[in-house]
Amino acid sequence: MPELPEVETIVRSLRNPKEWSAGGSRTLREQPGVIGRQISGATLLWTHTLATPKPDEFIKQITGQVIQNVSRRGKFILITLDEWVLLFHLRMSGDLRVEDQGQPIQKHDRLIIDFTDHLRLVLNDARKFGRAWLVKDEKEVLAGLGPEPLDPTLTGVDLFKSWHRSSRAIKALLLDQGLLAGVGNIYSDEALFQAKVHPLTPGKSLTEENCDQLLYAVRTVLEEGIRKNGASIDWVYRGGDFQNHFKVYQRTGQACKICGSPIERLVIGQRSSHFCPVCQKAKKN
DNA sequence: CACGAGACCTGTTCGC
DNA sequence: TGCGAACAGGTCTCGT
Repeated sequence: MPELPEVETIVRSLRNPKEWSAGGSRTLREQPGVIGRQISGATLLWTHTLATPKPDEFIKQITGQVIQNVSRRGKFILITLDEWVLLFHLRMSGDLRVEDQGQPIQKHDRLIIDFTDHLRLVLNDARKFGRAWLVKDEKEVLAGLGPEPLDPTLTGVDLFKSWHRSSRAIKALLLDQGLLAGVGNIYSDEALFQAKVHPLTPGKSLTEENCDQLLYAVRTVLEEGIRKNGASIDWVYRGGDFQNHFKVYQRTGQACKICGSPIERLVIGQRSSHFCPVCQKAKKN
């Protein structure tokens, strides 16, 4: 599921006001925030969900901790505790919700973190790819991540430098979290369309101007995604609206919104890639 | 070292 | 209607 805008939306919802009630002011995802709450215990329902440490250590270390902050790095969610950092990666189908402890456990719930009040934080993840880490220093998990696309100090020249020696398709380079953190399959397709770059274009044939335009396009689509609370496709992620504004993603065979040509689909780096064959001209090397 | 295929999982949709 | 194949927001690991 989640790429940067969906993760950002979840992070913002976890920072909602601590006190929240149905019918109150409209908040993201209509659930209370978690900052300031104290953890009373945890239940691991699928062992593999916890990357580190071992379950008994995890429960011992997390119990009694108070949540100080919630933030995002790439597609990771960081929950800063008094002495530890709890990180989540939702991968394809993960989601986090905050609810009353009286609610029934749902199918695919994998990890439950109870608070000392009546609430709990639940990781639900149908495909079991999602992971949680409890570490002293987030660098243990985040080392190797590329820059944040929305960091204003990042420039097109920086991207040019990290791409221009590669023969890999730009589509695959955009998905490489070690080069740029947070872009996934939806937003890479949408950004390539906006920048009018063919997804198969090798990194080494992109000019600095191309990279400037691509960075601008990536930022534009990510920001629009955030404004629309992310994209909700199928049954996985709730509450987003960006799926109603896709220009190419999952529009195979439909008319390009610019030129009317049918959108095409290719598999690049084992991911489907949607593009307009006319607006995004294949670039010769 | 760089790159691509396979693995990890379950659920939904599509084609015959 | 049934059944298998294809596909799904991601990232590791392994082989070439």
